[in-house]
Amino acid sequence: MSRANAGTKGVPRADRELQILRAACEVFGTMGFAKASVAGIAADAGISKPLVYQYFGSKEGLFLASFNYGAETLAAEMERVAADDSVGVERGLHTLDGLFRTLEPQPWLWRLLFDPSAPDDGEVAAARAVYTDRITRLAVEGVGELMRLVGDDDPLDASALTAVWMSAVDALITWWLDHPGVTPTQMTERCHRLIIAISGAALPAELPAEGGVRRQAERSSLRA
Amino acid sequence: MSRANAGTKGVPRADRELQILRAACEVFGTMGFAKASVAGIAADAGISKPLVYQYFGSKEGLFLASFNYGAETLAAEMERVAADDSVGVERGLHTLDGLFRTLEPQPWLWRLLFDPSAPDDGEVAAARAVYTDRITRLAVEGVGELMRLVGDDDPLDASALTAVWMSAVDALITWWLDHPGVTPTQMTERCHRLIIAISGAALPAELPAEGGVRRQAERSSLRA
DNA sequence: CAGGGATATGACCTTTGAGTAAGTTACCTC
DNA sequence: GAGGTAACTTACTCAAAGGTCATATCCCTG
Repeated sequence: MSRANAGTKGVPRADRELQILRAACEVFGTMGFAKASVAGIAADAGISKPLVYQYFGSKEGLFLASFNYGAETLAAEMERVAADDSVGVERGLHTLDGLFRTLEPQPWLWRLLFDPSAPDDGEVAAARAVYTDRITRLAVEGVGELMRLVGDDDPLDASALTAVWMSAVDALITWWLDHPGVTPTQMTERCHRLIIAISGAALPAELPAEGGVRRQAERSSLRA
Repeated sequence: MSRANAGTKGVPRADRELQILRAACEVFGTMGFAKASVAGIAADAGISKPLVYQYFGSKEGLFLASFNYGAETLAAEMERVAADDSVGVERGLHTLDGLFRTLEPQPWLWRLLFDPSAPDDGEVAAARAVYTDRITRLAVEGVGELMRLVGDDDPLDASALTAVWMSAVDALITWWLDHPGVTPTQMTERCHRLIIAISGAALPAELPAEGGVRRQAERSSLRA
């Protein structure tokens, strides 16, 4: 009588796993690994905590499964776009377009990929390394093409621009998440306009000197 | 005899506060609010945990003080640059230059500003709102000038580009943190080249159609 | 229809880290 | 030099969340 609701409900393991995984993706992607609680995910999935542990072993194991699902979905989409023959900025826009469309039904997958609160060791770190490599490779390739186009062959420049590009993608997706109702098509068009705006803004060939005299950062009030 | 090392060491409160604050800024900025432990910060500062609580009240209070210090330092620098008369891309580069120089001695201050694991309510949230407003205002202003320069007057475009710009700043600083030995001056020059590269890459006036047929995201393996 | 295995749970154990109580030492003032 | 106050510590409490245990129900097979 103490374990009142115990006993099987006849749902096969594969179904439950999917059910748990869906809830986990949303919670981990929305709140991040650290703030998410296994009990909360179990509640969202409509089952109890021990079942999660029985099927996924640990919080880390559950996150790993969620991460793998999300990362695979997104990496596959990016590779699909990369296989096309567009180059430079156009390739970048196609990638964004593909991501917007892939993320539309489950936008939180994106956050899963770059969760700073996820454990940085063990299997999770290994999986992240695999997918980061896979995605960074694509970005490096695209940026490399662009740099070749304009005659800049400094490898550190390419590395930095890759970082900027990936971060810009992140920012655009985040902005999109914050503006519900904007369709993927509208977002892609917006990105197109933004690129044109940046390209169009004139820039002096030589940068005027700056940063000579420097104040010491003022000793601001320490307390609130 | 039980409290062997107790008793004052004659260090005045203001000195200790500064000492604790320095350690806190580095730890919070490096590991983030959630992963940081008060005991760890106390150890780094060379004192014991209760003294931290006596002077700062709570972990949140300590973070708030750290945040205010870092945010004030950086906001002041950005406002200083904004007061100059450069516009568009040039203004952006000057802002980056100022940030690189300000962050050189204490790079972790940057991470403090955008810590996703920081509490999102209470005084910390209020302080973040204040500084986010202050900094975003500058970015919006700069982006607005640029958009006017190129004739794009869609306010949502400006909003999105602001997000991209702030994220690009973040990416460049992060990249810089990952490449020790690169001087602020070298970084500013690199940013200059990157802008030129992006501007220089040709772009078709009309975007080729993309995103028609869509595969369903494949049902990838659920487990690791 | 006996029993083994898969599905399921309430109650528990354990660890971690925020926060506190209470005592100790030094200095400063009268 | 008595006593008040500021500086400082050890040793604790407590809550939250990860993880486990013992048990309950169902279904399938011989």
